[in-house]
Amino acid sequence: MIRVLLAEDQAMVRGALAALLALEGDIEVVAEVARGDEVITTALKEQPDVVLLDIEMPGQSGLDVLTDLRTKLPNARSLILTTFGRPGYLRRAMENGAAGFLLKDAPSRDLAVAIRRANAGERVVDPGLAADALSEGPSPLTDREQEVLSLARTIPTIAEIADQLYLSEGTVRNYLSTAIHKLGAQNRLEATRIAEQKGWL
Amino acid sequence: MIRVLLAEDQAMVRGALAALLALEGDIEVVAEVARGDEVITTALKEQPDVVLLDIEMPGQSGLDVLTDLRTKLPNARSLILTTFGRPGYLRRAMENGAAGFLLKDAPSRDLAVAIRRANAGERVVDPGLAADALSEGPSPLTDREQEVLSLARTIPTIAEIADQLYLSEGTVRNYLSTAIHKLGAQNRLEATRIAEQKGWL
DNA sequence: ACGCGGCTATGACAAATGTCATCCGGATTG
DNA sequence: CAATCCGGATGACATTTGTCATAGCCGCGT
Repeated sequence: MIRVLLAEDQAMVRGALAALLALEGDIEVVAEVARGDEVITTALKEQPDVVLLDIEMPGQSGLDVLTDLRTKLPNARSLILTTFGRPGYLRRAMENGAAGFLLKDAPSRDLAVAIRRANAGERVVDPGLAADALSEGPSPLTDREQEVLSLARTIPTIAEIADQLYLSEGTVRNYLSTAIHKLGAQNRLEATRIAEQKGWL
Repeated sequence: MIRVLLAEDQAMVRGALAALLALEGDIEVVAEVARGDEVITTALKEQPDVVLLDIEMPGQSGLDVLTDLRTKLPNARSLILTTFGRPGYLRRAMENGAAGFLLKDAPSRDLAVAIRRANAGERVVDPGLAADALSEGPSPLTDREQEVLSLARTIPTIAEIADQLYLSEGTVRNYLSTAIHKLGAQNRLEATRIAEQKGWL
């Protein structure tokens, strides 16, 4: 039996995935968690063979969980299961030691297949996605640019962003300006959209 | 047997939900579709008792499907199943004749319960959500304001929005200005966020 | 030691955005 | 019929945003 830990925040989806995996004779869901920051403790207790991770979760992102998982449970294989096939997500997942990267758009029968392959030590990645991720290259933004742009998604004015980061308004404007330029956008709205869509935020 | 039509765009989730419902002895998933605009034709063919509808789908929104469903399959009950508990969504769902409104955050065993109750002619709504929807009131935006604001989510500049709607730039600026004012926002970025979060777009 | 890139800041300027007053025409409603 | 509201438009104005040049400081690599 392949022991699986299921980390997904939406209860309905989590339960449905568990039902799906229960149909497989060789797979057993040994635990379910709804938050990223509950994965490690539960995994230490249950010692799963494969950890199935959503990316967007409260507490901690699935991508961040990966790094902890690698050091604290080096024997477990991790499989990312996400809505968004953003190149940056895939890149970070692979850099952080994921065994595979699966889209929620993929046929549901692929899930069990991916789990078996991950468990067998193979890597499971959609070839088209991988090509995208490689052709995109890594994020061109510096840490500060990324940070400012990320805040710009939710904070409406430059003044407030500057306030929150303890920077001058002019500095924030400069970072946004360079980010806009690097991303080929016309303004910060478009810049945030582009960066978000590529998984750079 | 309660005959269910499943409309959900993410294949993995769709398959998982089908597996979940297959566990119930009295429920049968007679068809699955991935797009909003495929619901009606499939429903006419399969004559389901209950239609389970995601909101965000390609082709047509689940909320829009509701109206067609009511006229073309008046006997079928519709159940909305969505990620977002936005008051505006719930309001529109109910106004368009949905039998129920379910969140993907709800426990997975609620799904079968909701389907049975919808099939029995009951209405299924989370009480907390309903209270929110009622206290919010309907959208304060006029059709045009809503339209302009909606475009402002994806089109970066006022010039392009005006272009697309065959309006003058000044007019678009005015609509955005009134929308910003009505929503208590500081600029259009915040305005789109507020309106989106309430389900008014 | 030198250069480079990143972080921070300032100032000046141009362009875009948001506000306001005002106008017109049509539809609805009291 | 008058009042009101919505869609549409213009012009003027203040504010915000985006661009650019410039500069200091720090750390890193050669």
